[in-house]
Amino acid sequence: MEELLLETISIIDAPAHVNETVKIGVWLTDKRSSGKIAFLQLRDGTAFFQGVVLKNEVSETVFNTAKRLRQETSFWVTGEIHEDSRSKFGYEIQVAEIEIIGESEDYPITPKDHGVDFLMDHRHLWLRSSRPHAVLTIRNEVIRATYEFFNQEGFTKIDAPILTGSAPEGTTDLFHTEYFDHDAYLSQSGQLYEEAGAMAFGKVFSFGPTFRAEKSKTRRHLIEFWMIEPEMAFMYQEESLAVQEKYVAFLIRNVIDHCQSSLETLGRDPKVLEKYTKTPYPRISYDRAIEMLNEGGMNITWGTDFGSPEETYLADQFEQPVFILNYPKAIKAFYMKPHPTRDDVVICADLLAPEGYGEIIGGSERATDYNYLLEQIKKAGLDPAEYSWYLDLRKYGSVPHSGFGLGLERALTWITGEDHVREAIPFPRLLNRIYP
RNA sequence: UGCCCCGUAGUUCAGUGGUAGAAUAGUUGACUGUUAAUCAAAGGGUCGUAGGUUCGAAUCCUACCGGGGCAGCCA
Repeated sequence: MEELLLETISIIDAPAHVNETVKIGVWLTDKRSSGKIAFLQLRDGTAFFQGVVLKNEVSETVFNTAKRLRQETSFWVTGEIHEDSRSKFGYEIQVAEIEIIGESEDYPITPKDHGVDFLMDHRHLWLRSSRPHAVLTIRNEVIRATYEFFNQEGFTKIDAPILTGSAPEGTTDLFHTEYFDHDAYLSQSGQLYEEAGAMAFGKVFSFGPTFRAEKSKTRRHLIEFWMIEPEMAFMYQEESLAVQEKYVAFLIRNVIDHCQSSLETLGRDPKVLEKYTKTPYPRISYDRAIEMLNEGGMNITWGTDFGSPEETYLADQFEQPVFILNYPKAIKAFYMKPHPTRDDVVICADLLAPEGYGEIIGGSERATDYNYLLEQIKKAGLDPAEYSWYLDLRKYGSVPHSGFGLGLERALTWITGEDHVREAIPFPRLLNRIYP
């Protein structure tokens, strides 16, 4: 009779079931026991809390089973939920019954220190640990908030292809593959396709994986990463910057509001993030940035691109993310709109995250003139025939339009306060890692 | 790709020319509120691989393999 009343719940919902007897499917993360009491550290994917087994309250079989449980054994636990300030979660379950589902022997990730390589070799198991779980919970919130934001702003999601026949930007290394009897490449950007989308739907965005075969081995690089690329017709640079800062602030706001426990697990102070919800973000020109760097003793000449030390120095001068506007034409992509009164710069902006996390957004107003664009394509050493469809966008009703790309993992690394982008994706693809 | 650093017990590391070590995990036992629990016991090794120097190499040299950090490139 009582069996029928038993409700199966998730740990996260425990506060709503205080003093009720419930059943939860769990894994054991850790265990401490003495002669007459055992503490079982439990997780079920939604949260972590502990079960208390009192020898006097349960059968000898249950108590012995509890003492015999090993790390990552899965089982059904039945018991009464209690509020208890001695427990970190604030609630715990007083165990009455344990029903083992799957045994676990010699689980490799112990509660002690491990190196990065070892943990990455066991990434498929490491995901169960509290820190990766917290980062990926925030990743999910950022993805959710991204869809909410662009939906409420009137954007249409237009998916860009992953297999392409040519190099969109032509500069960086691409992954080569075969497309029947033709060459094909994995996408390194969906932007050009989004421009076509913007001419059909007005405001569009893509959100998908991106591949760069660069031999980069730094904390800011992944071989495979996810990018959000909005593109907006009838939009000039200033309005695009307003969308960008509104979007980034929206992401931060939602993470603060919906991911408190994950932020706490990571030791990321919400008060620090709170500063990034205030807009507008400061804007400085590339020219001014060069001046600031030289005033700071960095000795950099106009025309060079910023490296990581320069980006960090500039970002450190501000309390919020900062836009760097209008870079030299020579160091930027062919499709950017030339400045109306200066021949040496283009209408673009990079958004630098604070705290040394570097560039998280790159964006620009796009070139609209057919002949200018054709010339730029040739100058970049690209084959105009490959870009014929892209040039068509300037041939049939060209309009001013702007867009940008946000690197999901870079933004997440910053938001979560992690020190490497590999932490911000479930299964990172790195220079020397494609397993697991 | 360049520069720097690291490969020793399941894991994290010490040992820098003379018998292979610690902590922790796992195992066994004790303990009624533990939070990296504590206490006790026994077990656990092709010192990354190959070659060289030496009476003797984990230790010195060379090459290779694997990894980390930084830089370039980029999001």
